[in-house]
Amino acid sequence: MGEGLQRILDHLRDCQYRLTPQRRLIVETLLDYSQDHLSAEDLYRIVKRRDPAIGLATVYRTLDLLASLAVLTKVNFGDGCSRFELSAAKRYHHHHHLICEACGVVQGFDEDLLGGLERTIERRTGFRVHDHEVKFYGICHQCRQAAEG
Amino acid sequence: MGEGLQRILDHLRDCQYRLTPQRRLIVETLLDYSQDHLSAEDLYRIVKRRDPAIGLATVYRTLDLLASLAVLTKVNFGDGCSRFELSAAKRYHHHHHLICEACGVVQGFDEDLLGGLERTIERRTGFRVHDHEVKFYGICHQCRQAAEG
DNA sequence: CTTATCAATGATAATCATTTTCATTGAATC
DNA sequence: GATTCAATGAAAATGATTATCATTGATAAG
Ligand SMILES: [Mn+2]
Ligand SMILES: [Mn+2]
Ligand SMILES: [Zn+2]
Ligand SMILES: [Zn+2]
Repeated sequence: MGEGLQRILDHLRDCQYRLTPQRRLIVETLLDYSQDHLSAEDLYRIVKRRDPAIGLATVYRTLDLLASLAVLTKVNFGDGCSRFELSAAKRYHHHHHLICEACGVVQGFDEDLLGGLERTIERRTGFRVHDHEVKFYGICHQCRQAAEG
Repeated sequence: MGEGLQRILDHLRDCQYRLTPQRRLIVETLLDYSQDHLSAEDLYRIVKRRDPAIGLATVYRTLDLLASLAVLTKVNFGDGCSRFELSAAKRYHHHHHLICEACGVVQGFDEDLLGGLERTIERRTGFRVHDHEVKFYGICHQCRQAAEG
């Protein structure tokens, strides 16, 4: 439990940032909700239950800070706000997102399988790929079954 | 020249939308700037030169309309506003975007080469893929050369 | 354990992209 | 040419995010 938490808090301290209770609470909550894609507002609502005095601005600032440290990744699903998720370990690229056009559910897909494409891009264009962000739009398994077939 | 323009205007009329001079001007301009990724504000500024009376709300409304008809695709490069580009023909998926982390340039990459990955996703998760949105982050050819090589 | 420092916080106001409202205009139809 | 109602432009409203600023408190020195 303290595993990932400790690593992140250490990272903050190593970068000279202060370990405030608000930051600790926010990081703990992000780990608790590591399967979700929380917006600042989502996170604020959750975190407020444990610290009713916390400010929305602090949530925004902390999310920005963690994203700047690459602890978090900011993602945009086109619903009018930024969402955040824990980043993959340094040597992995970010997982893909499968977005159901029927029910809106977002699921992750872990294998990236893009090495070949990235090498092709580099060969043909000279563009050196560092990372990618991939979204697939379609119909999830549940919705396909619900639609009979 | 009237080629793509006429097809889009016909599409509007077929869907019972009125062919106003504002819509015609906006579509013409989008075709003129088909290599770019214009924001509503960008487009407004350009279009205002030919019709100083045009309103920003009309630009927003027309972009929404064209996106709802799949004439345009809305893309988000994380710079605080939505951007638009002409959609690929119906049977093609959208092209990929290569985004340079050094100079910010966005270039397209046309072959999608994701058929295999999409089949793998469908096989393993039951998710039926209709389309994708793919961004690669890295360093463009120019910037790599500028950085010595 | 104090004390001093200055980063961090919370409340609030400000920004900025986008949307809504509403009176007026004009494209399409007959 | 007259009718109708979708489309427009100006302006206000909205909503996410950011900036401001007085106050607080984490951290490090004494
Ligand atoms: Mn995810
Ligand atoms: Mn493009
Ligand atoms: Zn679904
Ligand atoms: Zn570059």
